[in-house]
Amino acid sequence: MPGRQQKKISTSVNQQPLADFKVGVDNVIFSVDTAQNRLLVLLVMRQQEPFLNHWSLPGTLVRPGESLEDAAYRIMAEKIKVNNLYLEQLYTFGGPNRDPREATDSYGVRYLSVSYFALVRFEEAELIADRVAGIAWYPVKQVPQLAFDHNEILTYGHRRLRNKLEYSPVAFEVLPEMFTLNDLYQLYTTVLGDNFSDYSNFRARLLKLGFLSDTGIKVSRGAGRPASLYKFDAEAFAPLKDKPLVFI
Amino acid sequence: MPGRQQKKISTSVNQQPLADFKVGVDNVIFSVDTAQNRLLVLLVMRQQEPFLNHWSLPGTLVRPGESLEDAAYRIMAEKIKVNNLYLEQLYTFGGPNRDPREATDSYGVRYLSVSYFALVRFEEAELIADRVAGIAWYPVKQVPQLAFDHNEILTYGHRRLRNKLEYSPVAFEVLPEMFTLNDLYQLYTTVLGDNFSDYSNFRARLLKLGFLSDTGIKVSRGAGRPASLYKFDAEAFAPLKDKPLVFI
DNA sequence: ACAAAAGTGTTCGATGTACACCCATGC
DNA sequence: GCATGGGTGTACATCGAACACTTTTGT
Repeated sequence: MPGRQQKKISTSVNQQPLADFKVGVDNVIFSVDTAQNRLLVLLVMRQQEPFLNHWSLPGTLVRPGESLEDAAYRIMAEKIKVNNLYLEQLYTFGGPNRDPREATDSYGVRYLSVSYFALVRFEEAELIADRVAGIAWYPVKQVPQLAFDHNEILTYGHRRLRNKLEYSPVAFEVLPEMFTLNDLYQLYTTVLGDNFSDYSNFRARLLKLGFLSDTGIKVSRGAGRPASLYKFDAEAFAPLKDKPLVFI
Repeated sequence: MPGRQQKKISTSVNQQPLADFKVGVDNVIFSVDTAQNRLLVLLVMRQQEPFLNHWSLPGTLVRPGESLEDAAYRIMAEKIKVNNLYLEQLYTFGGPNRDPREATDSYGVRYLSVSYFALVRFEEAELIADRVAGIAWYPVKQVPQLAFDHNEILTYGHRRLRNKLEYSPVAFEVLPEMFTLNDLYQLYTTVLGDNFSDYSNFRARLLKLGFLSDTGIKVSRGAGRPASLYKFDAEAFAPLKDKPLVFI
């Protein structure tokens, strides 16, 4: 019986060959320019075919021995210098014919993209320019037509960012260690749109959650009363982890 | 300048060859046995190496011309017959050395798993038994050690299921067309644990949302007052789509 | 003095929670 | 009649939305 089964399986395998894949990782890297209240995404100009001279998400093909997440971090390291970032896997796009190389390459090769989503601090992010104008922050509202299915990936990443902000403390991974409540509010406003909540309600809700500690240090920014600098208290947050939290 | 750049790129590509991948799809298929209040997951006994005779999630390698989602549906079709189901992509596991074949196969081949998460109706799901005892529903609380990293995938899928139930109407994709509010409550209780909400509050909240319509038909199940059968009204739900909804 | 930014408080309606209670059926 | 499951109602605390108001600074 087991022998007969073996045979049947190998027969069907022969009839239906497996596809060979190249696996790419594409990053949707967001940052928030709080000075200008803009949500930005990092784009690179492609230097090779296909889609030569088209803007695209920064990506790379995975190397032997390299995990997907390692590849995602490698892209980051090649394009920007940051200290703080948040990174998580987004989605895997793998339909046939999503990459024009599939048609021209040797028979049956497929290109699959595992996308990652990252949030970095704009003020500290330093772009590593390969060459002039090869890499740039684009306001998400003004991104041009991108290579491959990257517009779709970006849309997906944008939705994920909005959701993440609402129920997890990603914002603090991207703010400086000490920040004013207004810094935090601006970040939320920029990402979620400025009609998501009143400032004073936002403020009251966040403070009641109890994981923001007032350092007592005041900073003055132009006119107006100086603001307190707050810190994210990871220990106080720990018990709230995994619980449905609403920040909005 | 561009020429010099081209050269530099192709050099680094030669130094760092790309990995070749086989891409598999593994499904975490849940169903809820409302009669016994158990959450079940579908497992299959592996018929080949590696992990011969170990339980695993039903999976397959992707074929040429087949999309990832197509492959996920193909697994379903090979293992069970269902009319209603909910299916979505879960996560992609792709670290090196997650599959023992990587060590023995020709140099550099990697195995990557794109996992999908499915929910089917237990009462109508009909298992297609390859052979005796080759496929079975396991209570998620009693799953044995699985092949590969499938226990990890299952854990991930279980968490996704709980989240989905809370803020999206997946339950209705898996209930019969007409159901009592108690059927619905039992489903939630089984998946989320029975301390998630009081029945009468659950009931009131769901009805207030306005997308459950009372058919007027009554069913009696043993002793007690007969219950009304309700239908999910997709049109009434449409405006609520994409909005943060809480069912718990 | 006045504008600007930070921070506090108050009102009111909506929502969540924990119950107690009524209703219709089988046995 | 009474246990059983279905279904309704209520009381109370909490929460969110809107907005008025006070405090502290720069100019």
